[in-house]
Amino acid sequence: MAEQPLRSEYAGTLTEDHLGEDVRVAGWVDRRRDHGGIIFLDLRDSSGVVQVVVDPDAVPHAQELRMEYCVTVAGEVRRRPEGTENPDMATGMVEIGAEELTVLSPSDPLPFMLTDRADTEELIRLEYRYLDFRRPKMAETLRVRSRATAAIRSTLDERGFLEVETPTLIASTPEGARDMLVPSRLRPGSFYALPQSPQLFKQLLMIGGVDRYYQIARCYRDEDFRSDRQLEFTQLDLEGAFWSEADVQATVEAAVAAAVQAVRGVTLDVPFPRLTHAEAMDRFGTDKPDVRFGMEIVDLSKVFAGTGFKGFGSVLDGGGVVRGINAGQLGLSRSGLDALVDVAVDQGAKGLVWAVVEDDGSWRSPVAKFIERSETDGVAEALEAQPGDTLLLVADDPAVVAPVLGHLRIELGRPDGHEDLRFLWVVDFPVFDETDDGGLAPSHHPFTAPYSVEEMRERPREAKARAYDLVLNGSELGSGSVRIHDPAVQEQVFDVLGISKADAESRFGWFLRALRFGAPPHAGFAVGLDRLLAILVEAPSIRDVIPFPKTQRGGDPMTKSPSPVEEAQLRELGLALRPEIRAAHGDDSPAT
RNA sequence: GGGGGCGUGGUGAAGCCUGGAGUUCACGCCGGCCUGUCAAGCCGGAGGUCGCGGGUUCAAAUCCCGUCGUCCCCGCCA
Repeated sequence: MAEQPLRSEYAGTLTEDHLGEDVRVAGWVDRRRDHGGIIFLDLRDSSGVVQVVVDPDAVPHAQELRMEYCVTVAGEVRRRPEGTENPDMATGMVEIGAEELTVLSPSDPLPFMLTDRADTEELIRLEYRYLDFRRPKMAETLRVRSRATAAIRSTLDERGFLEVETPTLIASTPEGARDMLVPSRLRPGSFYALPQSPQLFKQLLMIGGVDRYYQIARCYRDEDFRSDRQLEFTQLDLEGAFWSEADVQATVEAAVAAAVQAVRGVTLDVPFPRLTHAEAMDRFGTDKPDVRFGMEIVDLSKVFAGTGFKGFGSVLDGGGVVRGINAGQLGLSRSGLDALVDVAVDQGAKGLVWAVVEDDGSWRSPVAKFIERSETDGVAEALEAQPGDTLLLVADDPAVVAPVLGHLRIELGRPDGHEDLRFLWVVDFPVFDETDDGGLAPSHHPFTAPYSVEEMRERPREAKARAYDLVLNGSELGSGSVRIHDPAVQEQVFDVLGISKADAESRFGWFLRALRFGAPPHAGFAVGLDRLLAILVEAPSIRDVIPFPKTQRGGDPMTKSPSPVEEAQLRELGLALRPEIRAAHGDDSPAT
């Protein structure tokens, strides 16, 4: 007998157009409804679900079927009897009358239910991720991710970009995030690092004459996890030579808009709005503002100039500021309002003044009797307060006030979900941030071009960089900059950072040398693809859009990675475990 | 490094605060009945070291301490 194809049609595509056709459909038993004299199967494949009707007396094996058995079914596509159509199903007008049924592969009872209704613990879903993929929602997420990357690729291909792969075993340059290290067998005692980004390699491509590059690149950062951070993650990385900010931003806008179109079917307005870093900090108290709602931060220092209220007066005399937000109709109890004070203190403020505006304009507030009516009226006007609104005021150094109010603003005002998409560019980041010990660290990375070298040298704390972030609904989606292509400028940056010539040479010498061979001006960007997708599908964590993510401690519950290796493997690498580590392994890892 | 939540048959929850027999609900699983269901229905059944260890107590899923796992947040993430 000639080998029969296992499938002639996809389950989810069968409609009344197929009436009367003999088809063969292969997939999994999504549901079985056994009525004794008649059995209904919902047969699922990658395209969807179709109902199969089986007469158990006429078709062998029908009663053996259980959920998630892998089967192939042959039969005729027929119209469902009048009154039994299912309008909720794409294939609900038809059914397959089974004539032959083959179990290709039976299934053990499932470790968890595959319906989207059940809210199974993530750990179990990760341990059986392949079953998780059979759930409609996860299957759709995989398709969404593929559609998004395909749209990005075709957009960039059309614009003449070259997709170039850069190495994932590179030299470690201790700077920024902790590197993931890989020991070398051929050079015992030496290590590769996995890239935190393709940054320097893409700049080398610019120098190499590849004037438009992109890559959907895996990146690694060995830092603690969050719902939006994994140890390995994916970036859309791109760079262009003879480019400035505008070229980068237009290209990123096109790529992101294509992804959004592919995933959501909506067309974004471009260009995205731009906000300077200073303005973002002033108005929203963060460099990644969520502009889907108001509640902006307002400076109230003028209202309290010369105030008799000691708390504010001493702050203002000390060069501080008073700022506030109008949190609107919160309707919080006294204890709820006091809890906000704890939040503010937790964020570094010395305190928080809350006030609820009464119908007559007076304040219900712990400080009401210390503040004059002219001051409360002034605040009400500045914050456009209505009766019933809750006003939150913080007085301190500007560098403290903004983040505290920004945090409260997010906590109190942030919308649920991501139905609206509000992209924006935050531009003109500072070149340097101050470190805890009063030193300077690059705000983006040390290859970012300052607007003015003179300014950077003379006033490094105020100098602005040609660096920009892309922000979506309060999440940082990525960052980029115009790069330094002049080795003299690069030297000056290292100098301000306190990196000696010798030090720079030993760490980045290979790259600095490349800058001396006619390096073109260039600029680029990297978009966090996982974060973008998580927002587009409104997933609470990027784990939901990463096919095989890790848990918070970096483990994979399915493969049990990371795992100890054999002594022989270590010896080959010239490595030995420290005694206390070896002892710990002996205790909790069973003999292999 | 720090703070917090969670851990109960295969799955999801309730029980914990206020200690008293492994109790309950839904799904799944096994068996039976059933010819138009689509979360099929009805009847019956199996299945748990309440994460692990210690303590308090006549008595611990429940209270306390520790530990492991997991999640969220702060730090960290150029």
